Amino acid sequence: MKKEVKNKIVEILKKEGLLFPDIEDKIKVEPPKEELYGDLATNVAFLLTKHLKQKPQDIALKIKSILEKDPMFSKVEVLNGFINIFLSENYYHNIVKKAVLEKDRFGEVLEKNRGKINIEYVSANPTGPLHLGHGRGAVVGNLLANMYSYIGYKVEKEFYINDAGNQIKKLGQSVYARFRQIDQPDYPFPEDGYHGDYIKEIAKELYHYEREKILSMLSEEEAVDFCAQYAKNYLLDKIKEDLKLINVEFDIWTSEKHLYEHGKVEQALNFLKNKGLLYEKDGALWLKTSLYGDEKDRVIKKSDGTYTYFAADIAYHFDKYERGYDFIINVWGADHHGYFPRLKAAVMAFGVPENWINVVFIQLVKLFKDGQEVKMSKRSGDFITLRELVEEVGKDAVIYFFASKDPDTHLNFDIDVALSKSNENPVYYVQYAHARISSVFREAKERFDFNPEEDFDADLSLLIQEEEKSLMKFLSTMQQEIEEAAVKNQPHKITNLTYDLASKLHKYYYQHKFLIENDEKLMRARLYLLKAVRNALRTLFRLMGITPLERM
RNA sequence: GCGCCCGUAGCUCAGCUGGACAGAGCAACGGACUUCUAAUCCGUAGGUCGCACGUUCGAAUCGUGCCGGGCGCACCA
Repeated sequence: MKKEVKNKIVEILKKEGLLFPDIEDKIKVEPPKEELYGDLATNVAFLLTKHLKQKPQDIALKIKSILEKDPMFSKVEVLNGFINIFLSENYYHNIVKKAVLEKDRFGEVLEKNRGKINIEYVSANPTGPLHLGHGRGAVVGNLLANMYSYIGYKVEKEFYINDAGNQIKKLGQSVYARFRQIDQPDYPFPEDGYHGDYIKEIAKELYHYEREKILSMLSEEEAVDFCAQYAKNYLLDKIKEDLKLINVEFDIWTSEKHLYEHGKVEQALNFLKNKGLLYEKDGALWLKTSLYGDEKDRVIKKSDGTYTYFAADIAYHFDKYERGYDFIINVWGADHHGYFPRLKAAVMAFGVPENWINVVFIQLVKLFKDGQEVKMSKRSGDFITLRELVEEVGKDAVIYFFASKDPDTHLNFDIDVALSKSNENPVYYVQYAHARISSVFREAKERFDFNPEEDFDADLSLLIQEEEKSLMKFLSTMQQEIEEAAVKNQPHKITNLTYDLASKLHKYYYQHKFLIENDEKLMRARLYLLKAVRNALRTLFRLMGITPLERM
């Protein structure tokens, strides 16, 4: 819609000989802040002031006189130099019909042929349950994936399992120690081991099912390794369960260990070696990342002969590179931002353009309780898990809360507010909008023997109230808004949109009646609009993974 | 020291590829249920958009410099 109007304006300028080369990209056609200014507004007149040496107002008036002849517009006004455009009724009616037809996929591009992309998120180490920070990453990543899918990409959702490093070893040692402590309480626990109670539970399970096997093992090393693998699988299952709690599922699980076992690391390094990008120094192997914008070269193989984590990550991204994505997005904790330049450099060494790899950084979640910040530490086992939170406040509230802030800003999570289950939580506000519509539909069926859930026609020209126009206007811009939010990696805009739509619905609801005794035509028209609005809400809910409520 | 993020109403945050009076929720105060669910709606009050220069017809938005908070600067993962 915006594009359509912009093109018309560009055409006019061309015809009038006013299309100066520097302004075409600067022409904005946007819905204005205030609805009374119209459906769309443009700033062209300001851009021309310099070239024409005339006041914006005068230029705007000239363009207005041409624009208002177009049947797509019902009215064109000039105010303070802005050109305000009002779209014709017919345009809006078609949008409402579209929303009714497309159900909970209103505006979605159904042919996913815009490209193939990969979004990797969460990727928590399988050494403990998911905590709040992971929850935020999970919600943001999932929402992004759904948004890109909505606008026509084929999206693969991926979880990278860090199961080859020291943490896994430490995990094994911790579990093994707890295992031994069952018979021998003074068995030493590793100093930097994982202290959470879940370690004891895993040990108990092992004691119950695998006691003989472990005790008969020849070396402690073997036993620790066995415990590590067992614990890893146990915790990965838990992680999957936890993610399911907030409607997050992955298409691909990639194991770091498998990358090594399948020679992926060698393969990737060979590729770089053949390009002449590796060299030896001080007994270690280095990659020339500084050629691609990193501040210095990085070690890939340590002087003791083992690979760095970076090497595995290169192999991992080489694998993604070979899978042929148009671009990839990694959702990372902000504490990793210093790591991005070197990974980007390595990836560019494969030969992809700079914008092939994108990272969305998630700032840390700070937890507050009783007005005090709660320090969370995985090592001490002292933290609130995602599961605990979901059980307390509900899935939808957790999703909505994590999705509602710009990922790249710090998030203060006040447990007391979240646990209060009160209307302080905005998710109730949007849910209520949906439930209200469903409630009206139930009443319509009961009192008027008219079921809006089934297909029906309506005369939309009867929708002339302010609130109705406001809703129709929202519907006409929703798709474009989602498109822009996706492309800019701004998932929190979805919650803003949802809130906005709910607010318009609540105002409408308060101001007007839908079940009208003696005017069936009007009733049908309003119910029809409600149905369109409900579909739009469902579409937004679906992106977030929130379940629409039929009643509250 | 260098790099990234943040600093907007008492609190939590939107707005930031420059544009029409700086917005919302919560908290405060005052109204609206014989009406399809008042988990709602309407109104009042509350702001030198961290500070200072600069660019511009126009700056919360862009640039530079400060101040304050967080994070990161490994042959760790």
